[in-house]
Amino acid sequence: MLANPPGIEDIFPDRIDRWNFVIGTARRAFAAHNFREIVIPVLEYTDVFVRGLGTDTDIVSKEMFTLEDRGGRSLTLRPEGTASVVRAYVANGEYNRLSSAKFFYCGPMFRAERPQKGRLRQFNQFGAEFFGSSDPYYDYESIAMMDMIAKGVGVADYSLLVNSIGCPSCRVNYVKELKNYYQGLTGQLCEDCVRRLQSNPLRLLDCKQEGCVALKAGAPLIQDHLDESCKTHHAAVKEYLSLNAIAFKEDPLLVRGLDYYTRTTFEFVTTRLGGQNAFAAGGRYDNLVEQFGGKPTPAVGFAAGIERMLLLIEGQEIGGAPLHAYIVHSGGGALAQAVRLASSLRAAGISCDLEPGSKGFKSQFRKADRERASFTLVIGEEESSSGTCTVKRMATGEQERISQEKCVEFLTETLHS
RNA sequence: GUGGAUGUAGCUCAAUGGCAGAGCCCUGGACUGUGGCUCCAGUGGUUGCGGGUUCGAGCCCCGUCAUCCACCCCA
Repeated sequence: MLANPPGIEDIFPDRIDRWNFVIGTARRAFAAHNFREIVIPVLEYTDVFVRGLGTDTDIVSKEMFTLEDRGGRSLTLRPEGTASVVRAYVANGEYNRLSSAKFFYCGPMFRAERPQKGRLRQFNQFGAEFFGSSDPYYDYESIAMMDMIAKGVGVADYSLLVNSIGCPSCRVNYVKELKNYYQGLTGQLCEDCVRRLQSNPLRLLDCKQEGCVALKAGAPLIQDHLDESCKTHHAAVKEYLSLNAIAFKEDPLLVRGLDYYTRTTFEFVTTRLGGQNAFAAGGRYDNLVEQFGGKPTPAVGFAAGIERMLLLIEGQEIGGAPLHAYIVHSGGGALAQAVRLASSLRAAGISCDLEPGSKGFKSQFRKADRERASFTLVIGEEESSSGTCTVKRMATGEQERISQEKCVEFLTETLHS
């Protein structure tokens, strides 16, 4: 038997109802905020991610699926969506000349990590990106949209963490302070953090090693090193959240894994995903568009892990697309009539199913029950000779005989009432 | 990438180194044309894969693959 590669999974119908519920909820939230869909490529030149995310990030340094095309150019399966959206936005004059633009996307991402619960090599994300303003309102809007989606699908016990990591100029000062603080303490740091101190000091605050965690308590905080405009911006974002009853926790240690973030960063976290605690995250990235060769354009966005959200709503009852009718027949001429009836029901938008094989009524009814059909239509010998069918409402068990011609009309009315 | 645990029927799991089983599911019957409940019967297995030890391996050993957990990282 052929297997699928590790961390790459099939999604069967029993999960699809839930899946569509999550995406449907997201789409409604996006539409409510006037975000429109963009479909970006799954495969990009490797440089899109190297330049976009930064060479020091784990994603770029060790988690990308990279291959060469026939011309020897390096291609990479997208590990995230933002870099692609930015690249597309910069390339498309139709959109980047607008004063602002709102996009959302949805699809598979690829990272060559060791698979685990809530961590796949091919996983799906939806996300939104806003281009064109540094107004804190838009930071709020991104967060509010994701919050609406989390509440809409019924994720329980999550918290929203918010921080500001400032703009590059305030970060320069802060990083200097941070380095000063840690410089004298290298003996107490883990191996990774000693390296981070040189390559990406902000990540020191993300370390979970016991020794390093203890040192964080005395570390200087970015909040104390924000310049006036970043401070004002951050306060305004929090103000918007509070005014709109979106609960959040300020987390001064929240730094994101990608280099492109400026000012606002946020994460939606839960304790129910084991080692993986975030199911959605995002932030502002005011310099990325310029970095991709576009004109300076502030931007903010987020992405959410669909499989992780699915895990979080596992026990929840989701009403799947119901089967309207199941046709039970006695074979022969009755089957012919059943097929004809099915055809006209389907044409009228009524979903129905039947089995062509000659099975007992009992087993056909069992099937109807298992498929959760709302109605069962019986065409047996009596019905077929009189051109009628018996309509049984499965929930109550009551049934009545009507003519086959009236069937479509009858079901259309009953299903809509 | 590092460390640990686990792989037996479609699912959840049993089985001192000695006949591979149960419950659920599925199929059929009791009920010649009516689902869910009950009872009865039946189908279903290269014990993840490959080697080794042994008279004999699901069980012990080695390898491999996969899954899970933790680390790491992240959605």
